[in-house]
Amino acid sequence: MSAEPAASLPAASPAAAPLPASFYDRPVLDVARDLVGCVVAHGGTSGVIVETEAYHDSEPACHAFVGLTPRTRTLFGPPGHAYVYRSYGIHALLNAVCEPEGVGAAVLIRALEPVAGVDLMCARRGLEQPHQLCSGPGKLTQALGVELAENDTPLTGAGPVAITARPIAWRDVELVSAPRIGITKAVELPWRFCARDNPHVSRPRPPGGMPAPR
DNA sequence: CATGGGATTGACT
DNA sequence: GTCAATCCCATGC
Repeated sequence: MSAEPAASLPAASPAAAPLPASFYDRPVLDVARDLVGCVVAHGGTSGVIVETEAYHDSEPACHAFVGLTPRTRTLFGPPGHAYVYRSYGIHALLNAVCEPEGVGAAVLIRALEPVAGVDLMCARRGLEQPHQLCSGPGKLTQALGVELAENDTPLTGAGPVAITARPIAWRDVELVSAPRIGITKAVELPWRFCARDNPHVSRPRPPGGMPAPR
């Protein structure tokens, strides 16, 4: 994989139009890296993505590895939709479906830096410390108010969840890659991407020294 | 139809 | 460090 200038990505605009489906219709590793710094909004709150993980049906940690089932239908659907599922019976986890329809791939959104509606986030989480509001995949869906009903809704403007391009200040965010968290298969793949030295990244924090290869 | 395992979190030893 | 909560669904009988 070669370096790609951030300028080739959709530019942040004052209108803050959601990223188009073509943004997600690419290799899931590219989308996972490019989504860091972008902004997720739902239910009167928003935050900058500071941590992602990539999942692809070619590796066993991905839900889509088992093929097309009722559970994985969204993953194999068109790119640019939300894949929301219940984890450990308690938490809703938010993913962005990637790659062409028929390929089961998605980016798990694992942590945000809160931007808008922080009071609302605090109320939903029952907390007041900003660093604990969105520092994990289950925490951020609770803070944003994302639920299972949002599964398979478009992220590209017509649905309740929207993702917009990197604000100017995040255009050249430095990334660190690391192994994915909480999985038991394909644990060696460094498919976790974090904004370097960002305090809102979930535990365990990756070391900040090495930039993510590309 | 019964069973088992999670892409987690928070409380507790 | 350990561990329970709690629900969806894949798998196997």
